[in-house]
Amino acid sequence: VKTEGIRSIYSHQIAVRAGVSPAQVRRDLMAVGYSGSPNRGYEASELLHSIEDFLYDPVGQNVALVGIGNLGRAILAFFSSRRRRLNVVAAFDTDPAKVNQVVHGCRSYPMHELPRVIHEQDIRVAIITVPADAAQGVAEQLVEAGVRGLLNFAPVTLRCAAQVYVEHMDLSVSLEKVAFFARRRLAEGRKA
Amino acid sequence: VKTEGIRSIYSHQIAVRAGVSPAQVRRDLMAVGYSGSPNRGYEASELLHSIEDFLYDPVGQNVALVGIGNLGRAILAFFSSRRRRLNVVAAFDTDPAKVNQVVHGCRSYPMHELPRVIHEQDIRVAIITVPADAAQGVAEQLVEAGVRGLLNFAPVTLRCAAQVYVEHMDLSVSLEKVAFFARRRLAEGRKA
DNA sequence: GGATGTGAATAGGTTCACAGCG
DNA sequence: CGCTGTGAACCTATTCACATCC
Repeated sequence: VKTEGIRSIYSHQIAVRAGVSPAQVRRDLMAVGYSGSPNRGYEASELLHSIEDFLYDPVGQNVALVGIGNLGRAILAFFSSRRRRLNVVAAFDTDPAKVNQVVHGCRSYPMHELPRVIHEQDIRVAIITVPADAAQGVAEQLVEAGVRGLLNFAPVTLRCAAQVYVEHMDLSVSLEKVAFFARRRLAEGRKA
Repeated sequence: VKTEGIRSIYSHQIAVRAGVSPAQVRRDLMAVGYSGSPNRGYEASELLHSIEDFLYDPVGQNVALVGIGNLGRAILAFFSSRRRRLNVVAAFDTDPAKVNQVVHGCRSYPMHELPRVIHEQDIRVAIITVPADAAQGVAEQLVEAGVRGLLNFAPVTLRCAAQVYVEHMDLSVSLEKVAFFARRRLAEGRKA
């Protein structure tokens, strides 16, 4: 989202930028509850404000990360650069060599401090970047400590209580998906 | 997928492992074209074989990665460890200090060699881990060179020809999604 | 005229439910 | 009996189309 001197914007303009249909945009904006005017479209800053009200917690959320490997560190770096409503405020690892330091602006703790830190910082969202065989156990510890949303990078499907929202980001699966559909498009292209 | 001494398996067993419904499993297996027998279920190794035939290119695919930052390196490390059908065989970056070396088992090249390497290695899938403002340009270079599938980690929506399959992995968006639904579940939990 | 908001139609994907078979 | 394969019902999400307003 950018403020490039634009005051008002029409649904079809938003549509091409997001790569979706104008009807889609209008219906989604119905959901957030902001109405534009037919002659001027949507007033940009007010629209943004409405969307933010709809999406975000009034009080910024704290996030934890478990697993300070290559991927974990990359993600910490990614989020440390751009301050946003969601802040990764604590990282955990089993390796004693990796804990009690500051990694990309984020304090790291040993696993046994996880429940205490989660409670103290009121963390309800966590990122899992541990090896596959440790993921389910970590997830259970996090949920036990009060976390209600998980972003899982480990290549296993986590089994959690229904009240926990789990988003699975599997690099292998995604890449295979791309390879699969790319191959398919290539085949279609040939016969068309 | 694991070989833990299991010969045959029923759809509902697959279902709980994958966290989906048994009907879903059966319908998906229809698509790959493998039929189980009612009394024994699916014969594990044959099923795997059929799925692989359906999913994968007979000849292993080569993959390129553009953007050797923190995230790029983490992904290289991730794929170097586990040899699979998809191999990341080339990495690219604009930074002269990062090119012409071997990063996590993957050779790195300067950007201007991209078209040549893509052609020589017959690469049709690429991973984009460059900053947001460079992503669209990189995508165009890749497509121009013959790539037909993109896995994009940059926080921008890429605009590409229809014959190119683009998968967008946006860490920020995913994390916000988790935070949003976690909050929602929490609210539902309270009133229920 | 051109854009919005929205009911109605449509498409896509999931679940139901049952015939058939071992 | 219990499981598979699959037509049919169902539900969600997208798109169409049009009344409405500036």
